[in-house]
Amino acid sequence: MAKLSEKMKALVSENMRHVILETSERIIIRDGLDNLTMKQLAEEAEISAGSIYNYFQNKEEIVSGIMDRAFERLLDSLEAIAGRPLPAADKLRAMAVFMFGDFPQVRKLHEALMHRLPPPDRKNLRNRHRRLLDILTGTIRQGIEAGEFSVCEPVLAASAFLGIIRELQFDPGEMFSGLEPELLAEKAAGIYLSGIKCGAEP
Amino acid sequence: MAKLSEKMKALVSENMRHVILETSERIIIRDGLDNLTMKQLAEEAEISAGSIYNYFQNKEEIVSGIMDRAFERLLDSLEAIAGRPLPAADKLRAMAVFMFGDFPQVRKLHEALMHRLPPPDRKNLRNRHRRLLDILTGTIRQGIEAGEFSVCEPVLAASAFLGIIRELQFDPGEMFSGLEPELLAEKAAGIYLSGIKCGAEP
Amino acid sequence: MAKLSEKMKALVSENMRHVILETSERIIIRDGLDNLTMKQLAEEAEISAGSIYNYFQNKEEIVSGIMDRAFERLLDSLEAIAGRPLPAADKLRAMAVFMFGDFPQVRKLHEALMHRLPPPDRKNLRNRHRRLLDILTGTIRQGIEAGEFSVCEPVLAASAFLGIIRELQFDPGEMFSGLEPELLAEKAAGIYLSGIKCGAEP
Amino acid sequence: MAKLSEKMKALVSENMRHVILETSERIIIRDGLDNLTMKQLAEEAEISAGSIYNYFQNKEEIVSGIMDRAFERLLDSLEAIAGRPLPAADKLRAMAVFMFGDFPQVRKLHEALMHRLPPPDRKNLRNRHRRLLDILTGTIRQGIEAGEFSVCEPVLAASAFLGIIRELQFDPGEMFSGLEPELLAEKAAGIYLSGIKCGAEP
DNA sequence: CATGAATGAGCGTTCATTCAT
DNA sequence: TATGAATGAACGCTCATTCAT
Repeated sequence: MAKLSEKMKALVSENMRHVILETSERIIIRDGLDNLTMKQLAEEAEISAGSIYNYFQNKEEIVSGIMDRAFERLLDSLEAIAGRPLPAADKLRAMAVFMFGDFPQVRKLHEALMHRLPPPDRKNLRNRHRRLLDILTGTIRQGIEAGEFSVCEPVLAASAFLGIIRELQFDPGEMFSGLEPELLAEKAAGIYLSGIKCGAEP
Repeated sequence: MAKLSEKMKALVSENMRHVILETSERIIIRDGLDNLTMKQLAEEAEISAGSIYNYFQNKEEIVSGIMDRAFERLLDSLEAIAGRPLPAADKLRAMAVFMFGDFPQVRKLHEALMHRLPPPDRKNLRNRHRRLLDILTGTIRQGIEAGEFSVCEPVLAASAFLGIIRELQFDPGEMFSGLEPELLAEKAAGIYLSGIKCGAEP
Repeated sequence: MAKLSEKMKALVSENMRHVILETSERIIIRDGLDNLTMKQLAEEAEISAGSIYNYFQNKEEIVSGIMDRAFERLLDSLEAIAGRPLPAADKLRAMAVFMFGDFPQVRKLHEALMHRLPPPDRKNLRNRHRRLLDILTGTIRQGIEAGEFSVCEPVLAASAFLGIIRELQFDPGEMFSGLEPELLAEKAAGIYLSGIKCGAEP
Repeated sequence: MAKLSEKMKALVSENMRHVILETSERIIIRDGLDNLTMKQLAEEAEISAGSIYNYFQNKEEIVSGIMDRAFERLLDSLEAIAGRPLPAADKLRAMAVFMFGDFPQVRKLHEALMHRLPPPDRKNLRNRHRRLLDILTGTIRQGIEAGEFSVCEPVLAASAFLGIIRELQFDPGEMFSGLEPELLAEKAAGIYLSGIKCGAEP
């Protein structure tokens, strides 16, 4: 009986954390990190300001929590793609499609958070980013070993891939907002894989 | 006489704006945007806090001003490169080298500011970004017309180029901090131009 | 049957009050009054925060309760000494020794609480203090009647005695922290009894 | 001109510090340290809460400032008395009279603050207390050398003197509130100097 | 124009107390 | 009774902006 009650409480508690994180994420995406205040958060989450501190030590922990969730989702999905029995180029295409299509708000999150983390989070960011690069690097290495890709520096190539995706997602010039995500991803992958030079790698 | 005096005043005023912007930029690069306070700015610019408001409406206008200047410098330099009598690929390489080497602190500025602009600045950002893309797009078009580049979509290609540069500059995984800027630029341009696929563009 | 059950309940209840007071006292002595929070208290007393309110109206009542207990202990001990068949001077010496030696943490308690009582407690403090003075005054009167002490104003003399003890216990200059409590008590009593003037009471 | 203006500003600024300290002191004496809030202080000093921080780094600095002022006043006055060409016993009597008569609110201040200082202030307190003891100890030594006082331990004797004064000032039993300060001081000095024992120091 | 003290809304956070379970 | 999450007023403090001088 006690067990059941404890489980209930744990469930409720986990749900509260979830609600708080969801609400915070929504506010950040809508108004930017600077406009995420504990008061605003409490209001939108329909709890009191003090209650938040039953579930998170402080504001920073909430922001970190959001980053964690978003990254985990991203890494999980990419890892799943990396595990498929496909040629490396197809994996990269799939990853591009995924990043474009499934993460419209993660993009906004990254926009808002990526460049403004307090020092303790920076280290986390670096490590998570390395895990992301690892997945891409692995796929690129697979392509090289299979003779599919030219012998390049995989880490740098992985970063370049990421950069292309990010830039087209962020799209500060608002040039591509009309395009289908899938199409955009295809084109990005095309440029990345073939380069733009005529008769490259003859 | 009055005219001359007015010109003097305008000159002095412009100089004050310059000093304020320079100082703000230094603070942002050194301490981050969150640590740019009007008091700190006044102190380092050796004027009073109140005086700043004679030259700028508010803090936001200062931050916008910094973005403006940084962008203008960037665009001027890239336009100069674009105007040289060189093959398009060499121009892109030169642009990459320039962005990596000459703008280490502009990178910090972008990091700090790019993703945190209040709505009115967003529009400015879009327009400026489009001008940046225009320069790159023009160079890429030149390459296509010269038969140097394959027939691709130039705007998308320009964005991809930018994305690669930005990602390697930001380098959140801290993978490339040991490399020479020129070398990194060369490698980035190489990947961009040739792609990574074996036997691309057969 | 019901009576017995009620007694049980009263016993349990009294025990709970005891535990709460003990725990509060430990926290105050260890961390100071400002660090006695209901949460901390609940945790260390191994009950829930809400339960405390079944035994005490509010935090203030707890603090008062601690004062009460500490005072009662002090008064009981002093009364026991006062009841011994000894010369008055020896009683005072014994009281000094007792206060120095046996109540090191009561001293901390007094430090933390004595001067910070809310108005309702002030009255309690006054009455308790008078009881304390009564014991001392009685002993001093005994000394006077026995021809042991000079004819002085006993209440004032009792207060002076208390003041000497308190000052040496509190020792804000940290001048006596190395001395044995017994020795310090002896010296304090010596000064108190004989004064410092040469050839006093000619 | 500039000099004059600067002096004016320094004067105004010093006056503001004074007003803030006075007001804080009044609140502490009236309501206790716990009820000294920045808001309350601002209200009673008739300035805004933010303005306070133009004159003090933080609340702690204000409390320290109050302690400093009170102690300096006390030490200055006692030093002046110690410098008079009087027998030691008369100096001590004068000091007692001074402490009783001239510092009714310093007493309340000490009550409120003495036992609750944050660690950085504790050290200050210790040092100031030692200076206080130094003055008393010097006077007692003078008495010993002059053959006026018996050969006792001067530091301990000084502490005892202080303790008697403090206890009678604090007067938690409210036994002496009707007495004239001068009379009380006289009696306290009498007990201190002669002790209470019959035929002491024959 | 220059100054810098004054302002006061707003911040993140704490904690005694309440109350549905 | 026991629980512990929920509450919300209050805290110390910051800082963009204003304005009398």
